[in-house]
Amino acid sequence: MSESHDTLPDRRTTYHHGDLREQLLAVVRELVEVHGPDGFSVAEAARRAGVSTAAPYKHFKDRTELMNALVSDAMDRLAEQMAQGRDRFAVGTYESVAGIGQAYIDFAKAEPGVFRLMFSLTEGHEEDDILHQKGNLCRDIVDRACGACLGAEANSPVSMLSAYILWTSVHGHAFLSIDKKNKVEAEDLDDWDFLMAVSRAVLDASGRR
Amino acid sequence: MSESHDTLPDRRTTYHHGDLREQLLAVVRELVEVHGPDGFSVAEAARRAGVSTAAPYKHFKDRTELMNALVSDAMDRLAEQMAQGRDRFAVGTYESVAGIGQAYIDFAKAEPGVFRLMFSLTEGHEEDDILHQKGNLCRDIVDRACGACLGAEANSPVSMLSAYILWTSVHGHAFLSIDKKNKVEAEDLDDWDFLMAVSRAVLDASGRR
DNA sequence: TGATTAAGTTAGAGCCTATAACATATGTAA
DNA sequence: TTACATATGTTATAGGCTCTAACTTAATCA
Repeated sequence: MSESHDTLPDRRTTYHHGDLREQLLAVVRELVEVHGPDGFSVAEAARRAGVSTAAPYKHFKDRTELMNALVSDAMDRLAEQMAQGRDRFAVGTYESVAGIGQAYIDFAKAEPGVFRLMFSLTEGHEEDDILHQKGNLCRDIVDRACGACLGAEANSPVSMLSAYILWTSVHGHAFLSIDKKNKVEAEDLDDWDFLMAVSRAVLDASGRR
Repeated sequence: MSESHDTLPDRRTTYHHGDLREQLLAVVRELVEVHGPDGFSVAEAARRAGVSTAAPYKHFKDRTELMNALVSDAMDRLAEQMAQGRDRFAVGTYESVAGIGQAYIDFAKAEPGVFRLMFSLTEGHEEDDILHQKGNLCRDIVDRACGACLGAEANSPVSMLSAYILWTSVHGHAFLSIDKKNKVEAEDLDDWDFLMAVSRAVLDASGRR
């Protein structure tokens, strides 16, 4: 078994790899998780994929473009998991909001390297538009869930503010969790307890009854 | 004027620089702000300080140690500014809590590169203990302010939870702000409005009257 | 089949990190 | 004051990385 998508592939017998682009992404994903968001090199990825160090440049213009592709893919998965987290509960409940947050946090914990990478892209402004777009897609999921909770249109100021506070809070929690800056809390404070507490606090303050 | 602490120093006439360590930190701080958290090199910093590319290694074991020194210094400044932000208002008020947050956000916006760097250190576990310690110092400021607000001891579970939610929220807001992931909000939502809203929501939910 | 293009290869320029070996100040102790 | 030890510079260099150029092999399609 194993021919593509493997980290340490069988020695290639064909001249052409067949699936190099995807395999590079998989390898880099792994490197990023093991060595941190900047702990990969194009050269190392190529080596692990069993090709020359120049080969990746046939698929990605430069290191940044490779990174962006990885992040873009991750955004898609994150959005999908957020939607799934929401759908585990009835529309308009605190739980549906907390469920989105749980998916967000789960993602961050499952792929901390990639997660960090997603929020550390300041250069490479080419694909940035696409990334922003995908980021906004995630935001929309939160906005709409809050709107449903508050019985307001998703775009009403009050639900936008709620959504933003929730978003920042969950984002902050996710980041601090993987940074282990919350060592104390990690033992004491369950994610779900945190999420329900913050969901209740914010949504109640925004007028939920 | 200008002999040390300058980015483009006068051509040195003495063999010894006299203040290289500090000047390297200043130069790197600038590079990080201009080119992002990883947009500096030891070599470039040395060049700008007017010394050979090997000179920095007399002051810092490696690139990571230089970075850590920069972050350590930044932590000190952040803690001080948070305390100042708190002291602009009476003890136990919403405003004193929001003031801490404002200082946090101001710092992030004033030095986004350094701020990002502070939360992207996963390797280099040597100085990490010191950094963690300094991070906890910041946390304590928030904890105590929340405790004062709630009339509880700073370490009571309820005030710890409030403090944590506030912390995550403000941290998240700061990060999203500098990532410009909140383009929409940046125009619509004033930092102070955000801070007061979240302070009220969280502290009221924790039993403040 | 033959031409075009996609996807590999090797070679190498130029940058970076980090170390070694050497040079020059500075400070301390006799 | 002199002499040694130490701190802080220097040059030179090894080895890694990014990315390009020029070339080669395979796949496609007219």
